[in-house]
Amino acid sequence: MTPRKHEEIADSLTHDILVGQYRCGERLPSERDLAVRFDANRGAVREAMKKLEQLGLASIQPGGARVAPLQEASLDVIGHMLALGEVPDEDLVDQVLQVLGSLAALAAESAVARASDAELAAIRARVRPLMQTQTDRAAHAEARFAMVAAMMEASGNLVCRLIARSLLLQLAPRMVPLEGHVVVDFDTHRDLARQLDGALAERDSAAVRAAIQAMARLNRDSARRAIDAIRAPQAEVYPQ
Amino acid sequence: MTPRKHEEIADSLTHDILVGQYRCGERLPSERDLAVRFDANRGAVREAMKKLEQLGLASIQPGGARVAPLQEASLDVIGHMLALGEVPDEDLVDQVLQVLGSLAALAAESAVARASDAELAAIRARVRPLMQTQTDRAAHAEARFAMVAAMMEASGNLVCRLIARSLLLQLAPRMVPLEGHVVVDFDTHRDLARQLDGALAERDSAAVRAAIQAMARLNRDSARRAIDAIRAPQAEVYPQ
DNA sequence: TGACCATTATGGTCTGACCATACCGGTCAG
DNA sequence: CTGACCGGTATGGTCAGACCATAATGGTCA
Repeated sequence: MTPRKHEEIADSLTHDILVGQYRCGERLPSERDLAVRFDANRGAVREAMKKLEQLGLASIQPGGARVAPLQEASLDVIGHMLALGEVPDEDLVDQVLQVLGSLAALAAESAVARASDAELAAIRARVRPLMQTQTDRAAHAEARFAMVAAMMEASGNLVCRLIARSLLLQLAPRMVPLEGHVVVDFDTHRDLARQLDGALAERDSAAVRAAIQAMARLNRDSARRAIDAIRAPQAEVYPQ
Repeated sequence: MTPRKHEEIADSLTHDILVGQYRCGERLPSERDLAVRFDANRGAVREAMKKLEQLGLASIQPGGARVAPLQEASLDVIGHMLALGEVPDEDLVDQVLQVLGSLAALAAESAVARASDAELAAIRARVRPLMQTQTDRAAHAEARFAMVAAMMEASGNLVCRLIARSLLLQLAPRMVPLEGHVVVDFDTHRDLARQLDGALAERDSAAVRAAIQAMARLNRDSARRAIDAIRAPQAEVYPQ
């Protein structure tokens, strides 16, 4: 037996809450009852409940734990929501990518405003690989990530970095199974990279934002198409 | 004695880490040592360490817990960082307000794109109070908050809402002591609100973004001036 | 000097108990 | 019959102590 009993319990309860097994405001079973149901000691159940409260999915109070409204949850629930199905929900993925795009644009603007010439040159060095025609999806994605990471760092905005990191850590593992279905428009990316490079060179804040947001838009469309593509064959298994 | 021993321990350790008492990568004392130092049960220390790991400030592994780099922390550390001094760090506050502004702009754009006419009317109803000349800071702040909340809700972007909520919950309590020093430019806010209302009426995404970002800019400047104002007298205590 | 291994220390888990309090029932006065 | 009151019970919160698997440590030996 794996010693992660509390993880099993927490995952089970998290799943039940997210799929609506327990309604918002409803009372969860007592720790002792859950201990019996999961054949675990109360300490394990307690750790699981702590995890639920940390996720903001439940509020524990003397007298009983209750399911909290999803809008009051922690940002970390996104990862669990993305993991609900074999394929992540495309609307939720789109929301995450929208936010990441906005934060990247913000970071880029801040970087343009704050960065020294040397730092700006370092960022442009991360843009350069994207300015050339590529064909390797993985390498291209890696280059894009490195570019955004460099701008986030140069922005000096810790809040921005923490959010972006958290979202990426939650999103990345759910996008892995989609890799085979992602189609990247290398040419458009290349053109945007060149626009971005020029905008960085001139410290043109508006142009930088425009280029970053256009890139984010590409990513969003690409992700949505990939999810559609992986969903379609599954639907065709039962055509009637 | 209050039964929140683990909170006391967690707060103490969090403070020590954030002020650099323990360097990044350094090993924290063992749970048993900390239990002796804080005159507490090991379970209490353990809960505190769990909290530290949840905050991303420490990584607990068999063999010992180590201080994690701040860039890998959870978004929730922002609240603790803001609480380090009597007056929150103005650069960090500015970063939070920058991100909140970006998210508000994103939410507004999404709302304009998605909302039904009725929903849009509901948002404009929240803008209306800001279009009239006001003098009550608290009421004005409340109206601004309600407007942003309405747009966040209409955006349908859960990720955006969760982040904004988390940041506001962490920032709000630290801004309370500054309230007396905040000077709000009611007239400019009124003009921007009118621009925003017109942009919403025409579903002009770019104009909506511009108005929201201008409002966010006002908020940032206002917060920075308030912090400067509350810091200045403190500095003058020792003029030499 | 270096690799190997036994000792030690550490986090992870489990058991059981006690406490303060919220919840729920019956009881009794009005 | 209705209401407030009060006790029992269940719940979460905490504490204490023990055992286990494993990483860190230091000595030993080739």
